[in-house]
Parts: sequence; C-alpha cells; structure tokens
Amino acid sequence: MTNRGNQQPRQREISKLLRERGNRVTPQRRAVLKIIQEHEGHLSADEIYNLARDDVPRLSLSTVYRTLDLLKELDLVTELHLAGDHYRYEAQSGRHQHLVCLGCGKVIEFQCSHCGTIYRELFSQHGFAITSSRVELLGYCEECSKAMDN
Amino acid sequence: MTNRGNQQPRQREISKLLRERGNRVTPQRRAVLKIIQEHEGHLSADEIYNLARDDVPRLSLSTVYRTLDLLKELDLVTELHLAGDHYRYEAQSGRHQHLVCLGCGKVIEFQCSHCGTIYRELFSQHGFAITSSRVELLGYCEECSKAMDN
DNA sequence: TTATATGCAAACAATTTGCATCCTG
DNA sequence: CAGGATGCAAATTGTTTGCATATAA
Repeated sequence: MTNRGNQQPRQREISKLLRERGNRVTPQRRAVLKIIQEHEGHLSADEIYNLARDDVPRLSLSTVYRTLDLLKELDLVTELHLAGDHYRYEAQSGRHQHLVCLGCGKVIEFQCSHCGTIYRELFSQHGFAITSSRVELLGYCEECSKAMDN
Repeated sequence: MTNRGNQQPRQREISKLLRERGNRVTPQRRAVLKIIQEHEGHLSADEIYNLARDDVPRLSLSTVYRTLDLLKELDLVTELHLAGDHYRYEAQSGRHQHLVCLGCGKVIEFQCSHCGTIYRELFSQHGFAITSSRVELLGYCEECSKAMDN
C-alpha cells in the first residue's frame, strides 16, 4: 500500500506517483481524477463515467472501474457504501464522516473532533493502525424527524 | 421504522412482533434468525443460506434475502458493507464498531466509548437523530503492520 | 379458508474480464 | 517499439422479481 494517510497531492505529484509505479498517465485517468476532485464526493462509477465523457468521449465504463481500482490502491480515492445500491467514490481529502438520512437520503458531511482520540486509543489497545475510515451514521434529519412525528 | 434502538428481543417476542405486523412465523424465518443470532456477526447472505439449510433443506436464497429485508425493517439485523464484495449481516445486539484489517481481512469488533457523546453533539448541531451506525475503520493490525515493515 | 410465504427460474444491475488494438514513455 | 492501457462485448456475481404452489393463522 502506498502513500499512507497524507493529504491530497496535486496533479503533477500524482503523475509522478503513477510513473514511479510503472503506471502511465493517460487522458482517461486524468479525466476521472479531475471529476472526482472537482465534485468532492459521493459519485457512483456511472456518474463519473458520464461526467468524464465530456472530456474523453470514447471513455468506457470498464476503464472507469479500472481507474478507480488504481486510485484506491494509491489512496487517492475512498470507496464508500452509503445507504443505497452501489459504491460511491470520493477524493481522499480531509477526513470527514457521513450522516445519512434514512428518510430523504440526504448525506451530510461532518468532522468528528473525537476521531483522533479514538484512533490513538485503538492503536494502544489493539495495536491497530488506522489508515482510513468509513463512518456512516444513519438516522433521520430534522425535517424527516418532524414529518414522522405527525 | 419499528423498534428504534432497543435490545435484541428473544424468540417469543420476535414471533409476537411478526404476528402483530401481519407477518407469519415460518421455519425459514426461524432458521435464518437463529443462524444470525448464533453466529453473532459478519455473515453473507450466501453463508446464511448454506448454514440455514441444515435446518430447512428446501430453503431458497431468495427467501434468505426476503427474510433479511424483513429483519432489517424490524431492526433485528444490521446490514454491513465491510471491505469486500457483498453485504454482510449481523444480529442487532449491543452497539459495536468494526476494525477491518486491509492486510489479512480480519475484523475486530470494538466498543467506542465516545459514540454517545458524538451522537449527542450531532443532535444538537444538526438536529440529526441517529438510529444506527456503520463505523468501519480500515487499517492494519499489529501482525500485518510488522510484516509490512520488513 | 385465505392471504402471506415460499421455491424456482428468469431478470436485473453493477462490476469484472478476455482480447485485439492503441498509445505512453 | 514494448508493455501498459483502452474499448468493446461477453461473462460473472450478487440481488430482485414473477408466478404458481404451499402453508400459517
């Protein structure tokens, strides 16, 4: 595994990273990465596919999946499974967590100020070194809670 | 949504719960529930299917899925997406979180003593009422960490 | 007795793979 | 110009659905 737990590198560094591994920098890969970085979160493979085709019309869905696999290996994207049917992907930027409303499906991002503490505890208690997290808290947002209580 | 945030009821209560909703208590449903409760966690639909067939040989996979849907509705099982390809299910027992080792795939359960605090903060800050959580912290367990540093 | 559950097989949807061709380094 | 990357289409896999039959209440 590469690039453990650091910040989102810029395009140039990413290209370097790829070349060092013997991978190539192709228009398709650039396009997929760009979409993910611009949209900052929660895209499905199919959505990425459609958006990236504005740049690379001949792009195929399998290339999207293959690229996502590669970016996952490089810790550049995180694969999520929010409430729903398929995977979603987002750029590995600052750590944040997800609140998913079971009523309307809305996803709220939040920062958990306690995570650092928790990670440290886990390391001392279990020797477990966290590299990433998928925290999905499910419940009902304010509006949906109100709607239900009627 | 039914039965918000309470403890695992016993068989008899579950039967009652089902009947009240107009659902029936069938051998298939008993078998699936029994397997999930006995195995306390992390079974895929297919594994449940195979195990439950010891009790009910004519059981079909679609019935397993249908039963899991029902049990989810009743908050009796939780659907997880640990690192991997498909859903996993576990009895909704006391709240715990999952540590998933990216090296060997091992899953460690842990209690997060800070969750109560976090939930309370979220409610006051976002008006969001948490009913369940999927917390999956990914990283490397002690052994795998050591193995990698060689 | 009668509506709910089931099993089976067929349908679906998301993801993966084989292979000939393309193109980056 | 050589090996990695791509597009396409076909294959897989996990899950869902339609429908005739079985069964719990």
